[in-house]
Amino acid sequence: MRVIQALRGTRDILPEEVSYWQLVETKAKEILTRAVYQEIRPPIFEQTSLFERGIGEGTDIVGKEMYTFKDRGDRSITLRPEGTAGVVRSFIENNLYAQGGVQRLWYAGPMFRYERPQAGRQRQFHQIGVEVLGSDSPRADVEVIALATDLLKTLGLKSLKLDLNSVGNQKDREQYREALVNYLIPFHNELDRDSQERLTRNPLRILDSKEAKTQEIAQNAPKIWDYLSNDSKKHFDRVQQLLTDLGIEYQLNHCLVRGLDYYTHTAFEIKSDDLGAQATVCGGGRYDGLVAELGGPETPAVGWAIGMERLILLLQQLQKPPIIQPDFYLVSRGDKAEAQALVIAQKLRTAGFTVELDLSGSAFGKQFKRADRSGAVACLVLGESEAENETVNLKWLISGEQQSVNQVDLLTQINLLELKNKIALHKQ
RNA sequence: GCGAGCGUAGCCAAGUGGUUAAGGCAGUGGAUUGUGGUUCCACCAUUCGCGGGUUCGAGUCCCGUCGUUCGCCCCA
Repeated sequence: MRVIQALRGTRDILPEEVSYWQLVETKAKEILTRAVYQEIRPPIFEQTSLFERGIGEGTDIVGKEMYTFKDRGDRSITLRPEGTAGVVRSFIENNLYAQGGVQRLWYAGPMFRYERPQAGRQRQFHQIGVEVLGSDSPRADVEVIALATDLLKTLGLKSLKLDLNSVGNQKDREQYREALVNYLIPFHNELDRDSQERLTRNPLRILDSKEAKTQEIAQNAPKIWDYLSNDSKKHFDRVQQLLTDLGIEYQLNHCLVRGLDYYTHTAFEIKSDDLGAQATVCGGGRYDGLVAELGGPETPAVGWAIGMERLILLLQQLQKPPIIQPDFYLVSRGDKAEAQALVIAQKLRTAGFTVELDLSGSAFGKQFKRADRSGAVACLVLGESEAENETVNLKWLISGEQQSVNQVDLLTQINLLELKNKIALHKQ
């Protein structure tokens, strides 16, 4: 029979890897909660028009990467390709702005884009993201950047680089776009083919082309910084100054252009050299126009998203996964003993111990071999004689030392404390 | 959507046209019918992703197909 495989671009996150995911999720939640960010869980699919309007019709995400289909009611549905649009929709629909002040939100979960998979890129991938809605202060930009760097640093990741840019407001960008096109037109024939096409469609994207020749041309292109309005410039300067005050290193990159239409002012990416072609671990920026664009009140906002798969690739290069090693491994043989072992396992677990029960019923020798491999601190042995006497043989696997313990005594408070201390000692 | 590489056991693999497809890890059973970490022995692919072709003969060469990896585009 033909085995059914996971679809292209999807994969199983197996137990060994899940421990990394849990580590990231735990740390992220800790750090974000300390900054009083609250979790929000919007749906995984939405009306297609949300993304068309929110992300921008001209973007590649909307143009060729969305998982869009008709449901049984003939509605056009799209699996979310990113998190911000859904959060903003929810913010508007639930009148979260009516609570006044600033909303600090975070989310985590799967996103979907129909692309060819490669290193650090899947069709179903996962992001953790934050959105701060309702503040136009540069301090909000810096707060979210600091949270991202804090999380990455806490996880032990080094040699990450923060790239920073400002794409100004709508007007700044229009003027800059014109200047850029004027600069590029004489070079038309020297540009790579993709960039030639982008000259009319999306000229800003030419700036971060990977073609060597195009890059060379881009390096000397007019910089957007010279086209920023006074307010935009002030915002950008303030962000830089605050980052410096916080001791967060960054480099200005006038070629950094983010792909989604909704970005304004601050744009940033955190990159790693250890990821192959898909180097960006975290991308984000300010999007002051999006809430209004989606029908809400004028609301400035800033946020980022971290690519979980990419982050975990880096983490795996750095450290071995934490493995669960049981406190006790329960070896038993014979109907009566096996029944008692089950009860003891249950009680020890209730008391807070980690207990692995051998289910094989095979020879003691085999069970001990498995006990050893499990990494358990101690073995509890129940055979026929123990079952008869209602005792259990406690064997410390490091020293080999054994003692017979009454089954009832094993579960009294005093002995439990003693056991916990001993186990703590053995684990050191 | 485009380009390149790769598909041999649960995993890592040798094999580059000639009888029965190395080896290692893991697994199972035994030496050891109630005591582990070492060791030793045995077992573990009627078949090399799938389909077709060339050939006396194909895991090996050719075509197609599917999968996968890396890259382009794009993005987290």
